[in-house]
Amino acid sequence: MEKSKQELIAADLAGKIQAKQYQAGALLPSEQALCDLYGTSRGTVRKALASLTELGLIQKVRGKGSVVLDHQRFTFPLSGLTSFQELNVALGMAATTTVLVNQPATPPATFLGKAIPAKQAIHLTRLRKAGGQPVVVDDDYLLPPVKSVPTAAAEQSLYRYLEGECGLTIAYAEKEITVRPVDSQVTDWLNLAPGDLVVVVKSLVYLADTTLFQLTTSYHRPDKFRFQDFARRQRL
Amino acid sequence: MEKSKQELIAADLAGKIQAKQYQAGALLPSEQALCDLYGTSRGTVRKALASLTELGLIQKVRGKGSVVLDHQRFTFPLSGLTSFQELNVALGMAATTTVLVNQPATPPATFLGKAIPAKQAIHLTRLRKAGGQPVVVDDDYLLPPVKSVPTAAAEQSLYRYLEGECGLTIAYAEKEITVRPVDSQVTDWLNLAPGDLVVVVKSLVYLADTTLFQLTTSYHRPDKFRFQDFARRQRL
DNA sequence: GTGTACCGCCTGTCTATACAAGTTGTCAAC
DNA sequence: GTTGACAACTTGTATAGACAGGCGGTACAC
Repeated sequence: MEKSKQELIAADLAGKIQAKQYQAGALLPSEQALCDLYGTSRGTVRKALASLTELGLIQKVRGKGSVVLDHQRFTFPLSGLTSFQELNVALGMAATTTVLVNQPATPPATFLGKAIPAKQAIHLTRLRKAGGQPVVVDDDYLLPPVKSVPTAAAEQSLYRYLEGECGLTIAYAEKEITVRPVDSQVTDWLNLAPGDLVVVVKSLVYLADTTLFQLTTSYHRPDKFRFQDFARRQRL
Repeated sequence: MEKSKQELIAADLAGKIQAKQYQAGALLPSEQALCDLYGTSRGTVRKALASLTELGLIQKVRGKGSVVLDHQRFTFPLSGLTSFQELNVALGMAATTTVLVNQPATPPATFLGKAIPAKQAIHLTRLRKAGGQPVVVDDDYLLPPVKSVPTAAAEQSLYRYLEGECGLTIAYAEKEITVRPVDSQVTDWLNLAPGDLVVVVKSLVYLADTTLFQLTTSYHRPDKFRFQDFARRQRL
């Protein structure tokens, strides 16, 4: 629970923006005013504002202040590493998860062009439905230190289990989105015909100590797929 | 040209990582060592490292140091707001751009669920080919302060023209990726059949002062589409 | 040999201060 | 009225110092 001041300030401001306490298009209080408000130094306030900037909640304009952006976060933040179940909670969707496979297996030798260590892994396949319709098939390999996953946890929130019970810190991921003809097995699950296209999202997920930890291949029905992103211009 | 020290340090380190001078998996010099090396304070070095962390070039591990990640940036960084032409240069692809439309027009009233001001805009449609094959159709509306775009600039790098000649500072964008049946007009350009699916990327691009400035709809041939992303876990 | 306590090195957080640089409004000069 | 200089705001950059907390090796005690 012990969060840093910068995180507390960032969370508080983010909450107030979400609650429209600070309106889109308006300015946040100045950095000096926030220092007085929270009783901290300017450096700390600035770090909080920097994380809001990165999230796309505000835009800082030199000489003016921090403009609150009108950013709908209530869509599919595939960027940002949010799990399917966390999305359901956030969006209030009526979604269900069925575990199709949950057993030890060896992961593929290569994935997204990287060599994968041939350690024993947990193979997890899950079918996601929304409004009764199949929408996504998730195919995961979980590497050590994960030893096994209770099916109940896989049906609820896998990430909450891993971060909460197992004490893992998930840090970052590389993702790739492509569109391909559907694979025979996935055809049935997603209720598609052979030759139809599916959206394939592959990701490599890493822990805070840079350990590779999860390989995921997600098959989405193209008519149900939607990816939203917020991006800042890179100047390096 | 006057760049800040943090930017210079970040650029220098990024270059050395790209040039394998710092190997993937190895540690960067410690913050203190970098302070000595660049003759700056620790705060400055830390800001440079923070931007590398955000880009996915390094991962900081407390008590150890900054681990260099093995991150291939030489793919389609749709996240990150890089233009088609910048990509060509970076990847050395043999690509051409043909301007199909370049004339004043009024933009659509709504786009990505947002109301668009009914100002006069420049309507730009461009066909992108790679290896002789049509790959992407870009459909842009450029809002004021842009008044007109030389066709030559649209065929080269639109962003270089806007940021260089016009002095605009492009800051951030909201994007959406979906898959839809192809529109009749786009069918011909991309060499597809009616009823085929295309990947549609819509984006709203904003300047540093939060002015909306560009609406883009990109139609990609599904077999040529690939989107790569680096994402960090959000904890707010 | 086997712990265990410690120490040195590393990053994370926070503070305080100074100056540069952009924006906006005011007020005086013309 | 228009212009221009200025002052009072804002954020951006850089500095230096202090302490907390995680990691890893060493050396000591048993």
